[in-house]
Amino acid sequence: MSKNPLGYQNLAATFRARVVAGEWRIGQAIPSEASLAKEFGVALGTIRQAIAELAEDGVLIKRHGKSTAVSSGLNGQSMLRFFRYQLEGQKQILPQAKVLECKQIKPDKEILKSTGWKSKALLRIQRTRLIHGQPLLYELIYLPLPQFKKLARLKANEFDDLFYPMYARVCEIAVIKAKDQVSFELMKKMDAKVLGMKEGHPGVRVTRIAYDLTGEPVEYRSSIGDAMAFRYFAEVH
Amino acid sequence: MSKNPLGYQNLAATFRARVVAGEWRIGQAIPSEASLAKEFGVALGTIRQAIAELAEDGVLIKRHGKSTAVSSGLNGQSMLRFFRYQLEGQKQILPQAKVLECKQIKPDKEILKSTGWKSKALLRIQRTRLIHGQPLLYELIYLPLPQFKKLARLKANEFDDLFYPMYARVCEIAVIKAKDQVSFELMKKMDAKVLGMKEGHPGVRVTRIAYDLTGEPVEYRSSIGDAMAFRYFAEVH
DNA sequence: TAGTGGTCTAGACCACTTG
DNA sequence: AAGTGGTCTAGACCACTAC
Repeated sequence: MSKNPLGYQNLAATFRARVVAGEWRIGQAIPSEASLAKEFGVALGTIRQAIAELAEDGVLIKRHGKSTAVSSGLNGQSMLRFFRYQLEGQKQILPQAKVLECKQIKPDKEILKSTGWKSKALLRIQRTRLIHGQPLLYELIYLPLPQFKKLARLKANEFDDLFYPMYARVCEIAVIKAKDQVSFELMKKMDAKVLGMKEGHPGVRVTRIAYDLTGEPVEYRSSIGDAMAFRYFAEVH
Repeated sequence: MSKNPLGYQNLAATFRARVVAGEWRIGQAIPSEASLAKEFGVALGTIRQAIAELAEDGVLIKRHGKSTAVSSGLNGQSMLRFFRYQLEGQKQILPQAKVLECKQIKPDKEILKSTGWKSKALLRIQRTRLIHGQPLLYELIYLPLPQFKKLARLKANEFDDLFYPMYARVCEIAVIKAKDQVSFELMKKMDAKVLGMKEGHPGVRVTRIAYDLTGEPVEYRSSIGDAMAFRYFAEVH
């Protein structure tokens, strides 16, 4: 009945491993605290402490009265909220997305370096993000293969507007954390063309690396938009 | 012996109130968990849960083997880390600061609105942040009076390089959280002059509101620097 | 060695969600 | 009503820091 690892931190590691192994599937309930306490031969409080740690991390979601579940990841429109346009109207404006291209490419050295991926091939998705039909962001999204191979089959119009929930649904990969890097640059011809601006217009680039439940980087994203319309909010602790 | 509020959340609120009231001073140890349990007539675990909540918030700092203390606040060079220059050398470069002016001013409507301050007067400090003697950031820092009146007496060369620890030391105000807003603009004549650049050069502005232990805004800061040298890092959860 | 916080137990009862 | 997580108790023992 009882397993090796004692201590709530070891238990947390064990639980994390179950998530990684797919033994506990994303979006689904894990066993009750009482049954886990029995399984591992420890007190309820110890199980609760282990679960609390993973909940803090965003790996597990606790739901009072129901069950504790494995997170399906972020789902907010986490990129476009940084543009001023977003705030104007009273109503929630639904941002759209339009995939321009999705193709398999050879791995880019710079990307491999910053993500640590070992992939022999990447999927590169080019898309724009629009509000009221006007393109505001031009994005290049890189995904490692073979993890995301199911997306390679999709036609341009078959992609969801929100990618992270789509990753969860189609590829069983939950993005729960991301690191953004904001910098400024002058738009290149291609950027300007897609966004309907002049070459050399001030642009803001957000380079994002997104992480899954296991802490592994699973997406590299580079987005550019009009610097004049940009606003980024962040909290410092 | 026992006080009204039961439940760890009420206890946490009570403890927070003690910090606000100055009954528990910043940087100093609070009573041991055991003695608090006795004082409030609850179990140790309940006290621990209350303390954990405040520790999570950054209000209290737990120190295994020693005591739990009230936080003295952030102390990192939280603004200049966003510039590329910072990263070049192997050694830690010590950024400097130079106060240009410190004067009492009438409250600015925009600032009162975004902070909710009721102050009849503000302290405005103008300063630059430099590395290797070169000014990289031009900052305007607004502080509410009378809370910060002790700073009004200081001469320009008497200010510390790091303001947050100085607030804690001189005014007993601990900054534990801040919200930044990053945006892009073209430098005005004054900005450019201070930074040794041409008017109209691309600039990045970081507007920050900093909060103390009680969650009240205690500082409004507006910083501008060279957009081309700027990099902002943030984590998304 | 004394005092602090950290971990753990084995219960009890409460609050929320669902059938 | 049954099952889940949330709160609380009254202990025990461990691990770290200081003197």
